[in-house]
Amino acid sequence: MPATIVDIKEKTGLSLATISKYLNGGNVLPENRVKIEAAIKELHYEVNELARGLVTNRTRTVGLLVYSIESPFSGMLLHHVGEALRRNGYGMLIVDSCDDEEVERKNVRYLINKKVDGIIALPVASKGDFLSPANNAHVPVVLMDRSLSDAQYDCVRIDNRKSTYYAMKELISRNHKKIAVIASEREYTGRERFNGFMDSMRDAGLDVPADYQVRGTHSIATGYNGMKKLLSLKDRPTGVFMSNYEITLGGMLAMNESGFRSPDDISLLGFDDQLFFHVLQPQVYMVEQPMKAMGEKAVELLLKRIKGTTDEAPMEIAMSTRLQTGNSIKTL
Amino acid sequence: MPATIVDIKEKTGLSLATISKYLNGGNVLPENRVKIEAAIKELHYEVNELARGLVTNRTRTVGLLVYSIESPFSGMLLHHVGEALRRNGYGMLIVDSCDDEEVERKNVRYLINKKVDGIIALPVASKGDFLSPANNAHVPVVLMDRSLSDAQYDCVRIDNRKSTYYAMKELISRNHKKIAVIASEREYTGRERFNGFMDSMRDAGLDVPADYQVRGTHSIATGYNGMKKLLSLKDRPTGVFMSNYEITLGGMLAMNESGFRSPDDISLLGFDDQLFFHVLQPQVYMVEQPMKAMGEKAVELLLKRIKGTTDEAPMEIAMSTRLQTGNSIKTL
DNA sequence: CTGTTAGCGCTTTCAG
DNA sequence: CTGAAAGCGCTAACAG
Repeated sequence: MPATIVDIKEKTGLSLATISKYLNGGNVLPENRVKIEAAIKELHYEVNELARGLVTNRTRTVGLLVYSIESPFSGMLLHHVGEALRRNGYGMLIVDSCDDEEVERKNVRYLINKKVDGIIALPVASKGDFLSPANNAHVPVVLMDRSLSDAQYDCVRIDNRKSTYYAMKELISRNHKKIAVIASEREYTGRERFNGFMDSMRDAGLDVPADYQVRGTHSIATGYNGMKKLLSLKDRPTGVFMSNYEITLGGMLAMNESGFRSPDDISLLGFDDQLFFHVLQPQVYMVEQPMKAMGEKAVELLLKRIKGTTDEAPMEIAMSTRLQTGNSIKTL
Repeated sequence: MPATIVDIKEKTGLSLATISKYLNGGNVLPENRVKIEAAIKELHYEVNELARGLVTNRTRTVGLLVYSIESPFSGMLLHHVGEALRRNGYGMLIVDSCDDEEVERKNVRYLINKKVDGIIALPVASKGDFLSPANNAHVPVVLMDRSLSDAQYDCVRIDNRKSTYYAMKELISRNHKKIAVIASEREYTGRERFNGFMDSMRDAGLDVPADYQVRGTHSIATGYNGMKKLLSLKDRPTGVFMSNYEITLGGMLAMNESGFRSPDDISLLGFDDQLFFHVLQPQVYMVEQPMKAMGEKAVELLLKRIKGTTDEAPMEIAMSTRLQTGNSIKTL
């Protein structure tokens, strides 16, 4: 059995209150402080956060609900979120939804039952009802990367539609007319980026035939199959926009296998810059998200809600992106 | 305030014991079951795992101590570990050590204070003293990927030395004589792979001059700088072994920048296959680890320790790897 | 600054 | 099968 505060009490002859006070950074007579510290060391005492949390009703732990921990994109975000939380004295409880809405539902309950002080969510689902246990328990939620169509939470993300719109200018201004898109239609970001794509084409007066619009899930498979399909069209596009990391990866895979080369045969524009892509030849033009800033902002917003230092209405913060240039786009 | 078991008691007129029994899957009269379920739904009752853990002394939560959550390698491992735990009714509390031993120390205490039932560790440090809080608290630990030089824990990993040795045959049998290595020397895996490399060279009667031995940290920078250095040597190696994912990535980056091509100018052998590498031209020969099997095995071992269904001495399980073939090696 | 006491929400004897 | 009561380890009044 691990040592408890009672063991310290017996060892030092002090009262529980004094020891508790010491543990929480209160003022204690120097001689008592010494006694307590000696006892702690000797008994290998460690605070029981379960007991502490039970009485204080705070755990100083934030739940991170992430759609897939396998995704390098979420790994980066988690890293920055974790650092920001740590600086503020908070830990994070990460749960992996494995891209599965059912798992996600369970994970929310799990976090609530664990009494996290708040939740940062990168959701799988597009509708917010899975978060109702958090609402019932009055646990604040901040969304990241993906917004929800029917719910009001703080949300930190990029401006997907606009970012895509501007990035598309790179293709359009270089005289590409036949441009295809491979996008996820399951989550918010995919749909927004698709919309941004369509906006840019419409404003450029360009048509997008149905078989240039490949829609699927947020997955390597979607990118791979989509690109295969596009390359096999009689009337091949001269440019392709790929709407996220996994799809870009899958698209590149298919390109490599097919023997087509970029930018000679086809020009490419991707999303979610990761160092990995810098290894590729050609270097793909990439829309790059401000990961660190997003992580820090999400933490800032959540901590404000937790501490109740704000009663503002939930806000959507749309950060802007940077276009990482490459050599995957040919001027026609 | 969230509803408690006492609210359920008042709503149903039943006693705490009965409700608790229901919550834990015990037998309750059908009519009482109905009453309880109705009350739970109405009050949005959720179990307080803090209180439960305090009395049962079990949290059904396993701590995951990971050297860097940013690393795609750890992301994959976490995914498989998480699935295996979930199948067994356990959750996971992931903490990111950010490749920093001090953070790692704190993280161990954090996990202990949170009363995890066990820990799966992908450590930063090479020595095991940072785990002493776990020992003091009698919390079982299983290591993954990286072993510790001075401690006795179950460990699930690949046979780094042997895997490297065998993979190196691909270069050696194709008549490469001048082979360089870029390896991490900070952690266990890097050192073992370095040793395997040296073994293979020695057994082949090949010399490895000092400037062919690049050692550094487990990082992209090490791979990048290492490759740059190797490519600038007057007497360039014909083959290079890169000892992990990050180093391989960095090495490829430097290759691309330099204008040298593989396999024409230099043959490459890497470590830690990830889908990403399949996008590259050339496809690099890669040592591939059995991620899923490792994750499952680690969970199996840990749960045995937690449940006390074994009193065997700690064991090291070294799994074998597969060489993913590519076209990055030229026959001389 | 220190001590006493009540109680956080739950499980678990032990009776009935 | 159900109920009453004790107690897990800690904090938070409050009194001294």
